[in-house]
Amino acid sequence: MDTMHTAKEKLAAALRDVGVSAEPASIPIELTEDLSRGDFASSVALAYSKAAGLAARVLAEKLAGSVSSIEGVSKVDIAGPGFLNFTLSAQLVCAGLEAVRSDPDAYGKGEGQKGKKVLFEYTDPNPFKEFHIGHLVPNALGESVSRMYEFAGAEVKRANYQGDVGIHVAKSLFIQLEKGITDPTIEDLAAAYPEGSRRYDEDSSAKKAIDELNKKIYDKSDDRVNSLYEKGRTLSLSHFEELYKILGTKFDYYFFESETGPVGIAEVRSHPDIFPESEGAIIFRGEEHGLHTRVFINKLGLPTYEAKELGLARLKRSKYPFDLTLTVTANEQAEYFKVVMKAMEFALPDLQGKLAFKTNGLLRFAEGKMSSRLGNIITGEELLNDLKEKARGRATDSRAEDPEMLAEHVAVAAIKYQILKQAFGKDIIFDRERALSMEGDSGPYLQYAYARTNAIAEKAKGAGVEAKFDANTPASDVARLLIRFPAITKRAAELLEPHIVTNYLISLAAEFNRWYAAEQILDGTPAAAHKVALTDAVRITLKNGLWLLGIPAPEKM
RNA sequence: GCCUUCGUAGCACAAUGGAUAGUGCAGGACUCUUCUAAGGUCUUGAUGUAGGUUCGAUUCCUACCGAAGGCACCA
Repeated sequence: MDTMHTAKEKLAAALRDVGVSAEPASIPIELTEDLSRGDFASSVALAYSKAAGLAARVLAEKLAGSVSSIEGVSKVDIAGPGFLNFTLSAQLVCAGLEAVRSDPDAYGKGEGQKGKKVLFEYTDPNPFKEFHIGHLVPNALGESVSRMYEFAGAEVKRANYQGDVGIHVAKSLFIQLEKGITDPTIEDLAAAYPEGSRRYDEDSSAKKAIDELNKKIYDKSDDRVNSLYEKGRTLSLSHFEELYKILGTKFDYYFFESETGPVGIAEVRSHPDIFPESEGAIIFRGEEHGLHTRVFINKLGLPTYEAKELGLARLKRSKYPFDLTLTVTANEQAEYFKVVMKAMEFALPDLQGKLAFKTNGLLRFAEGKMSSRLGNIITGEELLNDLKEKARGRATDSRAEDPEMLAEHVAVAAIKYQILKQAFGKDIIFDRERALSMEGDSGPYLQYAYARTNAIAEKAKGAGVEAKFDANTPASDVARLLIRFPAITKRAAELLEPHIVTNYLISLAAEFNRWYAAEQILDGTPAAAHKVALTDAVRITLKNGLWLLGIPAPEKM
């Protein structure tokens, strides 16, 4: 907000008058947690009281005088040990509200990342394995940060990197071959991998056969294997695509380990100085950099995950000349990624500073970690269907024109909200009952508030009430929260933290619901025009905010 | 053993070094002849332990206790 910037400059100048030099940028000013204290606050008097040789409250008194006449600030209070609390004028708040409605689609957009080319990589399920609920986490987070960057002015591309080769494929094909399957169905695939994985662990002859099959997959030497492989791969990928559609993700690029492997091997072999040989494998010695050693090419000459990651970086670069590529990957890969990133700094110096990763937590039940290897999995599809069914039951008296679609939208909101309400890397303790209950702090709560604003807008239209802000109406807490949205989206994008948006939206929706419960909006008086306009501003902000989270915003519920 | 991350009410999460540590569930008391009750009002309840830095520490530092992840050919 410009007002906050002006306040910083005035405070810095006032500090100079008492013999303290401070840059405007270093003046602490923050949005208040509690609106009863004002719109923003500064602890500047506490921070500089020692330097000024004055008691904090005395310094606060002196500084308050210098900022009391800022345009748009209606009052400055001194509170507690010496905080300066700023309250914005109704006129300024009203001007902020006008901005919401003058260009609804743009409200909350910024230019913080303007012109940057960014490639986000997330979701990364493996063909031949299930898309389990754990994949929903990076998908929800990755999609949201992609949208936040788009909102901040960046040119964003989305990428999905999938393991279409590797031992998991061999485990699946081994079972399919054993069963004589020639045209696998989704069900066949779902059953084959867990079974193959079990056999691999329990049966040494099966393990041997699977390892050999794995080599055949890489060198494509067996036609029957090739055919089954192609069919399974295609089937898996098209199945994933159905989910992405429901989840609201559209990828620009797909990368596969079958492509990154060869590129990675070539890259690794061309840098023998960086990647020496040891015990038959090609490695990177991370100890020299405070990390640990990782194998890039194993003794069979096959690329490991690490070499493939190197190849992936090259391929990404050739597809899209990014300024930054950010990979969303699981927490348990954080240590590997540090090593891979360090190795890339040496092997791919042109990409230095352009590679980043962020790790997400697990979606777990009370019983413990989900594992598709153990077979006790819940797929993303199953979870969505469960939530959908529950949502259908909830929707008594629904006004939705397409109840089936609404149930799906509510299901997506329920699961995504659970993921996006907390900080990026944290595990999501998935309580099925809680997610299913959809009460209170939830995605459906946000959707419901949004639907309500639409209902009011429609009713106002029917009643012939024209929405119009009145600058003389005292600024309500709803209005004061509304004008914070651009500051919220900016911060969320800078920190790559969707939960900042989530928490803001839930407080906005709660404040709106409180206001709605206390106020008759269409009250038949001239004041209705302002209230309808305010409701409309809430509608726009919730809509844009939900979009940032990748949560669908149904017009009617 | 070493490295990384994390310990906030009964549960799940917030708090860019600031004020009385917020929110939702769950528990207790209310609230639909009113624009959508998937709503609203009131209420009980927390910073793992011990030090340190600071005007001020959930936040930074040290130690301890506890949890998760990683430490050579899986991803």
